[in-house]
Amino acid sequence: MPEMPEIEAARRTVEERALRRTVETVSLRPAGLLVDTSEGTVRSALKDHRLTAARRHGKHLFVRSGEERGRWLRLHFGMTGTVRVYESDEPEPDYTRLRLDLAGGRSLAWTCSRKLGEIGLVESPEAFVQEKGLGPDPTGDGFGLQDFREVLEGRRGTIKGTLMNQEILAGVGNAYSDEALFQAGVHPETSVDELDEEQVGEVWRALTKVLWKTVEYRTDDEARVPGSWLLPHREDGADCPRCGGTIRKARVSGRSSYFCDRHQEGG
DNA sequence: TTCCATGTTCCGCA
DNA sequence: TTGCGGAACATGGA
Repeated sequence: MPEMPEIEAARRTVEERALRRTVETVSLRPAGLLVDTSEGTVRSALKDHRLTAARRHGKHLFVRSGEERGRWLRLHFGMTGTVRVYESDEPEPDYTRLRLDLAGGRSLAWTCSRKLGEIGLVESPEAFVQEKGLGPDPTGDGFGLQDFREVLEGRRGTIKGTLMNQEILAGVGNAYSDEALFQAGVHPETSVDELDEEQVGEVWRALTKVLWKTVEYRTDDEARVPGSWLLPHREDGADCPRCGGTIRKARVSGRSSYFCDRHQEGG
């Protein structure tokens, strides 16, 4: 379920359990997942180096190997990516594409069952973000309501599609854009230029709340969100846990979207 | 068997 | 220029 909260959880796992350890073995089964690099390059960039930093921008996780430039491992989770850190005597997780055995008897595995993820090696997270044209991360330092307003300025597409567009905002995907709009009471098909000031504020507050709360609620890899959220009720015809309306499913900006037919106005 | 999937990209069209 | 729909990618699960 990889959107910002899942990638952030993975980043924290790496930070807390794998950093400052030296990579002893690199096991790579990339099969088409490598982007702009080769198996040998990734292997030599990681082997015998210490993992020294874990960063995130949007849905991309960056892990620095050693202190040199050009040594950031980049992982994109696609639809099914996960990170697991486990004791090396435990079995390797299914669908592991990259496994780092660390000094001290711990292993870090990146898994990806449906191979839509990416493994890369980049100069720096900043350089990658710029080159790729990714938008700002709404949970990044210093990004606030005013920045959010500016990012939406002049846009005419649906609010849902806009929130999910990684070149506009990085990190929001299908599930959490639905959740934020549900909590803000805004219909996903509402055109951005039809949102008034108040609604933009509502969307912003709901979005940041949803993203950070989900990170907070997460224990291991199991998201536990309140029953008052949309997430546990994403089913056509379900009762809205907020107002007694009905949850509807529709295609918005190319994705299955769920929303309440009563309290989400507009569209 | 068929459909669907929390992601991204590319193409054609408005 | 912006944005949308649809197809494609790979593969597991309902």
